[in-house]
Amino acid sequence: MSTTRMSAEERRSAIIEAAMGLVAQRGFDATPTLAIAKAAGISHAYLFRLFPSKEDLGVALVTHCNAVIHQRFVHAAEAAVARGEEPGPAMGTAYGELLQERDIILVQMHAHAASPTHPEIRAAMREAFRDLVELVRDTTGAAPDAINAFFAKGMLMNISVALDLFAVDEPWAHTLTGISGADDTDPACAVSPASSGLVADDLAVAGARSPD
Amino acid sequence: MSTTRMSAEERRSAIIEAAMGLVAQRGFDATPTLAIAKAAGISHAYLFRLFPSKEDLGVALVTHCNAVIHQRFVHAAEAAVARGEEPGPAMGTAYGELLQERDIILVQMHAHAASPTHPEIRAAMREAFRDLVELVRDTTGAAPDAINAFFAKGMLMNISVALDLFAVDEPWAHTLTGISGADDTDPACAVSPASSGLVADDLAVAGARSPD
DNA sequence: CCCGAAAGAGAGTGAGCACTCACTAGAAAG
DNA sequence: CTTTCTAGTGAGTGCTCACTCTCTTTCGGG
Repeated sequence: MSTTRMSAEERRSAIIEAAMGLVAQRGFDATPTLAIAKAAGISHAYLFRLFPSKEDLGVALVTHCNAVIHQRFVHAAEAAVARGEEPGPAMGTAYGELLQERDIILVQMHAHAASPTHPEIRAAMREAFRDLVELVRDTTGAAPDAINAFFAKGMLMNISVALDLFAVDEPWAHTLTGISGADDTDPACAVSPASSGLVADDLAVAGARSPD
Repeated sequence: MSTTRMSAEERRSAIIEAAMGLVAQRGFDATPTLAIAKAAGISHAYLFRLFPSKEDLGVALVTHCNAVIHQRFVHAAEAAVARGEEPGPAMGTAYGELLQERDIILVQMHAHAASPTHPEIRAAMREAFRDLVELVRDTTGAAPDAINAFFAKGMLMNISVALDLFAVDEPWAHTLTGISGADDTDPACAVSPASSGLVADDLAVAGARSPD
């Protein structure tokens, strides 16, 4: 009957894990801490012992989110290099796969939108972008234009996830998701984001451009 | 002393105008209707006569937002054609200018993030994207890839606005905003979004590709 | 000049919010 | 066994929220 006892740090991780789903759905400001506590299986009071304020929880949340993304990129790049392949496309594919974890993408988008009002969240998001851009630049040696296009496509993919454009079988939606116009060939056209590995193309081309 | 009397329709517009700034800052779910009523200079009660529920207001808000963007694009394209120029770059420039109206951009971003939970908002955003993509396609005749890149860059610009990356004078930030690396040439480097008309380049090139 | 319709407001109401206080349970060191 | 430290909670507190009931003011038409 009693909840399994955990260390404070373990419990904090569990809370963040539980909060991800809720905040992804409703946004940070609109998600009640009571709901987060319930989802994490602890009392409301204890939540505030582990995170003294709601804002603290929010910062921990986006920090976790950013860490996951960064780690996936690093891992994808390292694995590609180990296989003797180029890291650029591998990171593109990694992001394509990341798109299927809606919670991470949506929390990220909420964090972007919340940045003007929450300076600490904005700072965290800036750091995340800096680390990611520098990671991509240093591992691929791609030119700024190519990196810009890479991230731009990533952001458009985020929006495609939020609006679930992959479920819309119309030309304009295909244009935005980057799915090649195979209109009538395949009736079951609900294409998954990972299959449209377009995100990688820019770096695949550009990575070769300035190998330094 | 008494508020000027308006027709219901005028008042609705005034409310939307007033709500834009607040919702842009705090997000829709986190913005109290009381604050909106106060900003609009009317009683809280009357707000709910004009918009029966908060969700109704939200839909009206994003609809207005989308209408403004669409109208700017149409106007820019028409003006360019009238001048004998290509409409693609003109629409790119128009979006660059739009970026300076932070409220519109931020409300749009909040709407994207809110889409999974608010089906009516999602529907409105999908419509907006459809209209915009088809407008760009029909006026420029650009290929899907180019249109995709155009919108992708636009979405990245949105995020640059939200995180205010234009105020960050570091290489990674320049890479994302699309500002050419003029690192040490100009010390006053706070470049405005409109000046980086990169958004247009894709369509400028692509518009010529399939003139049809 | 009157009357009906529409604009607009004062004063609530119950529900839900972030956050707190005083407390208990269990491990583990002395 | 006792002390002590940390995990964990039930029951609030004061405040804010979306929404409502009822009422007054102003305008245009006959």
